[in-house]
Amino acid sequence: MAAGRPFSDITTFLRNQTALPTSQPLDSLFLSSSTAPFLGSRSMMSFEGEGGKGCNGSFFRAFDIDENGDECMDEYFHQPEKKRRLSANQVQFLEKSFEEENKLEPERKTKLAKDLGLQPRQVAIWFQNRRARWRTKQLEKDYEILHDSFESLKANYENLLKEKDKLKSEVAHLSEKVLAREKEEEQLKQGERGTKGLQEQDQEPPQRPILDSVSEGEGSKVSCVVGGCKQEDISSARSDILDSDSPHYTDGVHSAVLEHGDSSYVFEPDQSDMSQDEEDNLSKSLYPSYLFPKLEDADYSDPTESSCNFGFSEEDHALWTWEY
DNA sequence: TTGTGTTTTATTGCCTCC
DNA sequence: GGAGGCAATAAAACACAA
Repeated sequence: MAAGRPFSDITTFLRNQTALPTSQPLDSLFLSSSTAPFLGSRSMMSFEGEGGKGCNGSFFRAFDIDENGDECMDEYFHQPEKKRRLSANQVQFLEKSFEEENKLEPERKTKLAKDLGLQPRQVAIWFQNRRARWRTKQLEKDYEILHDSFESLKANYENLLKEKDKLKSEVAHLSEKVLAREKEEEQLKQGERGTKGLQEQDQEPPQRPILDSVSEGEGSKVSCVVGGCKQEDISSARSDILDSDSPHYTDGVHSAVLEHGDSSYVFEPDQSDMSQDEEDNLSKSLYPSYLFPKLEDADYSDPTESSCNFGFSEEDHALWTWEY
């Protein structure tokens, strides 16, 4: 290390001057210097390098202890080597200086040492240790900030989870309602058909498609785009529906009237020419997207929901996609 | 008084920069 | 290669409870 080693030439000089044995620490010479402004009762543990230029004020003032007589000298010489803490004033002064700038340029170091009656190396060490303490504190602060941020994000996340669950149950509730309504309508229509069937048993069965009756019921002609094909375009084939081999629409019950804003959508698809995919697309095109979330939007955290059915059973989902 | 934990001062070895 | 910074560490000083 470049920093001076303890007990350089000046110490040898002192030992010679004071007849101090080599085993006796030199700092004992500098205890209780009443004349040093910041020296207090405990400064300077050792003399070190700085090229033997450690002749600051305190050095010579401390050396004045010789004036106190042999008694005192004896006391000093027989004190064991001890670390000396800086006085409160010295620490205060250094703290102030540290606040201004936590790096220590050589000039400032020399000046501080001179002002405080310390070795420049002591000042340097004090700054080094002070920087280490500052870094530790800084780490603690950073940790606090990160921890608070984490807690906040966690709370936010938990709120979102709650909201998600709430919305989920809402969707389930609404879908149940829709299904119940569907069943109700189905039963109603079946009842009507039963009555009509009895009445018209002797008469020629009507070839009138259900779609017409529904449309008339709405009191207007419905122009509806289904799968890119206008309702009028497919109406020519609708008379076949009742005779179709399709197991889904033979009774006409599943013709649906869907309210969507101001528009009434009447849909009675002829799916006989459609592939399964097309059927799926058709089904989905008639429903709000939230009922058919994209696969990548699905939450797979719950394995029971891996089919992305938003709480509907597989059967329910199949029913929906096929019935409409 | 003593044991123990914390703080402060100082050392050591390594690294980077000029 | 010297100067200075830093992390790790030692050890003295200090605080405090039992």
